[in-house]
Amino acid sequence: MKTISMLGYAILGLLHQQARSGYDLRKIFANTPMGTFSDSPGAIYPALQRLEKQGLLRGQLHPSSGRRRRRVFRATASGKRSFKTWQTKSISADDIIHRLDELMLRFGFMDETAGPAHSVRFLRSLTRELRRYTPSLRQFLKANGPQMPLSGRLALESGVRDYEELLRWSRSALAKYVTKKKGGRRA
Amino acid sequence: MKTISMLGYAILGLLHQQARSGYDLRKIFANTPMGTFSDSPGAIYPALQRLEKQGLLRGQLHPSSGRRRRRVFRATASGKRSFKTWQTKSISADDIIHRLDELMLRFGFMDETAGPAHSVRFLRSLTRELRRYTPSLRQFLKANGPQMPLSGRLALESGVRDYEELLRWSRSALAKYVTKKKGGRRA
DNA sequence: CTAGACATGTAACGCGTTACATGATTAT
DNA sequence: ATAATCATGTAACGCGTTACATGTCTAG
Repeated sequence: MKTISMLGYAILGLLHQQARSGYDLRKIFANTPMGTFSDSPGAIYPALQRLEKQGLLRGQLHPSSGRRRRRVFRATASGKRSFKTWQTKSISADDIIHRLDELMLRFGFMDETAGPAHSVRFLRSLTRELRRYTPSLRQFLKANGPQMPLSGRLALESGVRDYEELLRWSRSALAKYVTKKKGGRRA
Repeated sequence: MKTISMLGYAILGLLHQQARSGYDLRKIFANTPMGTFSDSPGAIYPALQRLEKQGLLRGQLHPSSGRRRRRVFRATASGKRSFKTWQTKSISADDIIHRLDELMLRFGFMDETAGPAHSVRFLRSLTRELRRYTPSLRQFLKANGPQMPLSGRLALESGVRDYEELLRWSRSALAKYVTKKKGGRRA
């Protein structure tokens, strides 16, 4: 199993939901909050080729309507497996510091591709790691802030707040799964 | 004037403060909240070479103590100019969506390298752009959330909260500059 | 004397960016 | 007609990742 880029996983996740063309993917990356990923043809078409070469997805020409050739891709069983493996692997301290985006991508598709039980496990683990890390950041700010220029201190404060807000989010998200499970209510 | 990577600007900002070696920079990226940047020698030494070739910084061998050779770099006048130009350019809608990290890096050094007046201008501009963008994201969530699976909706909610929290931060940061200016107090 | 911090570098590789190229279909 | 949208691709380039290479100085 080779390495897969973030863009590759984003594509795999979207194709897990339903079959789409390269152009469909580009539109999603261009027009929705998934827009952190590149919508450029120079990124997505080569990514599709790589994934296809690895057997993680398959594309077939869609001759529907008088349109120009249009290749529609869908994830293979192997692709779905790779995706789930990546998605459900344990959360490291380093993920919290350097790969928050990746964690969110993993979580975003989790109900659909791994099931709510995994989502709950993920959120519990995320909460635990954030409770460990966030105070150390706040601590760094308290220790070093006073000697820093205002803009530097504020920039750091922004980073700390991000993590604190994420922790609040993580707890509230977990609560939604739990109440749903216990009470059997819909959101 | 060639393009400079984010790592390049981070280095330029740090060398603006004081002269440092490649190893000093690596330690900063490894041990502080500036750790979003790579501390790997394969990233930082080539970056230093590029910046030096562009005349943005100069390194000199520091023979102090019996130590091994140690090259200490400082930003040139040209390097400081490039940095300030990048730092003080206007904030685009695209910056808000795709380059928040870059905006924070620009702001973090601003008091030192451009002056508090620029910091205030920056925060006003940032607040304005965030007030424009954030509601549209919240709107997207309201419109599309109901049809999304819970984990997807929550992941999106996390993104929206990030922006809302950033907006609150931006306003409170601005307030700190303004009260400081009016009251004439030191931090 | 040897492990670990100090200190600087190089080379292969992967992938995203930018720019270019091509062509069909639909709306004005 | 012609601009816009649909639709897919390629090639050069830059830079970060990973891994390797080398050597010094200090502490146990």
